[in-house]
Amino acid sequence: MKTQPTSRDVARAAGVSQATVSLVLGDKWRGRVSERTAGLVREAARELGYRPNLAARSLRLGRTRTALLVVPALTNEFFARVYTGAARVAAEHGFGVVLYPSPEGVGPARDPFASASAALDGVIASSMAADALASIRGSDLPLVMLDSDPGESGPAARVNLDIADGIRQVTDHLLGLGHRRFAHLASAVDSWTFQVRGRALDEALAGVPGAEVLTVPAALTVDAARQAAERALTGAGPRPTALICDDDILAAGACKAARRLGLRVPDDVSVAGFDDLALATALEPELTTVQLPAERVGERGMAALLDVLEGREPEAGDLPVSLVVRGSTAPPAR
Amino acid sequence: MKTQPTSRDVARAAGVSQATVSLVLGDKWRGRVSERTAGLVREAARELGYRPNLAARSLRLGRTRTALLVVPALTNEFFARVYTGAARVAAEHGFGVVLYPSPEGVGPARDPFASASAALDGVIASSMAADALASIRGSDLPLVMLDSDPGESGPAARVNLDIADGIRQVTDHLLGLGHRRFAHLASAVDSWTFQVRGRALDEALAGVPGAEVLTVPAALTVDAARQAAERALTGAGPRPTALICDDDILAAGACKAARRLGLRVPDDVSVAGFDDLALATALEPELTTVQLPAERVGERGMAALLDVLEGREPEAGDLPVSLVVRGSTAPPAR
DNA sequence: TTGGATGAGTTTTACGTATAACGTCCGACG
DNA sequence: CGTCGGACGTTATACGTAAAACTCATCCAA
Repeated sequence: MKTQPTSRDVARAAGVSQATVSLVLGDKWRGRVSERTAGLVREAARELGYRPNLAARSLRLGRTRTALLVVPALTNEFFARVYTGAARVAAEHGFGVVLYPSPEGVGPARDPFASASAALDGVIASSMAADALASIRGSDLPLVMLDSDPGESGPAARVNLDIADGIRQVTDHLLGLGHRRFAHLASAVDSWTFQVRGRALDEALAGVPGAEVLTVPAALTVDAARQAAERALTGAGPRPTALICDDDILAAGACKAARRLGLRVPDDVSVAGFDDLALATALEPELTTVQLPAERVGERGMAALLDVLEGREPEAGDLPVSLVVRGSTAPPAR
Repeated sequence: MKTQPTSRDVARAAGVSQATVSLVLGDKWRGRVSERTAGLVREAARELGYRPNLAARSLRLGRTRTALLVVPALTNEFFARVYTGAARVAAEHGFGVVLYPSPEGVGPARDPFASASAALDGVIASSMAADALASIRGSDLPLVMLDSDPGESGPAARVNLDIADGIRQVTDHLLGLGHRRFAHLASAVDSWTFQVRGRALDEALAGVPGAEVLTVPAALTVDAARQAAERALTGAGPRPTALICDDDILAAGACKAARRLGLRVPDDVSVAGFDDLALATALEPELTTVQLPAERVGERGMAALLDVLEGREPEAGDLPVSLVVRGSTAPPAR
């Protein structure tokens, strides 16, 4: 358990002062230190395996190079991918990303900052983690919101997906195949990203003669979705010929429901998802779904936070999404 | 952007010295400070919204209350769950967990510590992330290994699943159904946890008359698994009647392969998975699989690290796993 | 010859916390 | 009456770093 060498140890080894070490290693020695001395310092640092003490640096600078990412659940592949993207960009800039332990994880957690064991420079939050937002707002930390209502004020920056366009693409695809009777398997979570889906669907169907849609909400699990979809497929009135799902997990439940009812996908009922998770190609038939650039969301989120921290203007504009047509959609049975 | 209050601000507000604040808030004031004064301090701290500066604390104490979790990929649900468990236990003890940005994430990353933006008190590492281990070993930080070879030396503690027993359970289940010709859809990743599966399978089949097994390796993606399974099901010799898969993702690929070849699961071929991911119940039929307590692995890992840090003996013994029989296995066609 | 200007460092200080070492006051005991 | 030991605090210091302020030559122009 030999203790880590400090900048003073390096200084001693190189025969200079601690300040010089700091200057050289901090890359701020343009005209202050000679090339030769700088070389000596770097040599000594490598020799000793010097690694700056980050606690000391943070204390001195008042910044921690750490961002908090608030997501509802990492076990949701989408958010795992968001994290991956954010962490990549962060690492490139010497930043770290810590996660807010989601409600499913730890108990009380009213205060994200109590649980964040690190001091923070900024926060990136998904609008799906609404419960944590109030306390974040109070902290006047730079805040980047992911996929959130552009109408709300507060965040320093916003990274949004063009969700409405995704729904438009799905709907056009299904309308093109000849579908008119839809069910909308909606997430029960009341968050902007899902509200938009509902509104966009209504808009896309408005003006299409004979088009109708039955909305069924469900929790974000396969089983809850299956039950909801069974209700939608067995309710009163003519059976919907296409199920538009807010999420691939819901779509998986929808497929299960269809099978259980003896309906074939896509022959008897078409199913469309949202997200393009790994799940989408694991199912048989593979899901027609809207592909979301999850890593890009994380990357843009972290980049926006860095922009805000350094006084730059964050990049604006929604991220595009694209429909991927696979085997779960087909013309309706005639 | 008002700056955070410091312990000195609290002291001023309470009319005491900074040291007293530190004593009271640090809960080490048994006979040193009067009940009344302690109350005043706590009041003032609440009033000002005082929050200790963690950088300063870390610098002073030389410990950071931060652990590094090294996993191959968070997008793998198993590891996302391991993280969740570890983070929960960590939070209960005022610790944080940072993740090693996996190779798929960031580029160079030879050195986990260069990318860890926080100073660390210890490391929890999955044996599946073998590439990162060398540099960790060099750092003489307390190391807890997850699901790793008990023969190897190095780690301060080890948290293992009883993988061999899981394979035994699957195999017994399938033998009981009457299967004799198996294919083993194995992970191409060369890590202890997968090696054990192979060995345990051989052991379980040794001595069973007529039992044979064909091993086919595949990368951990649905598509790679599908291709491998197609080879296994169409190769020379009699077709295997049961596929034992190292992972549910591989099992999903196996199911797809069967469908493509016009084989029904489980009527024509049985498929068994490993992990019990959400995927397992999303598929149709639902997967028979070995349920692994992923969160428990994370919890035990973090608990073991805390034990090591505080000089206690970490809890020993493998975590039990259990077979979940669902619809993807049945007696072989006769 | 004086007086900048420049190059090459060094000395010093502050960041906020935890804690060891040091004061006081007061009641009680010998 | 002295002094001894709690009870209740305070003062002082160290952790390792970054950077502002300072020193000290040397060189060049006026």
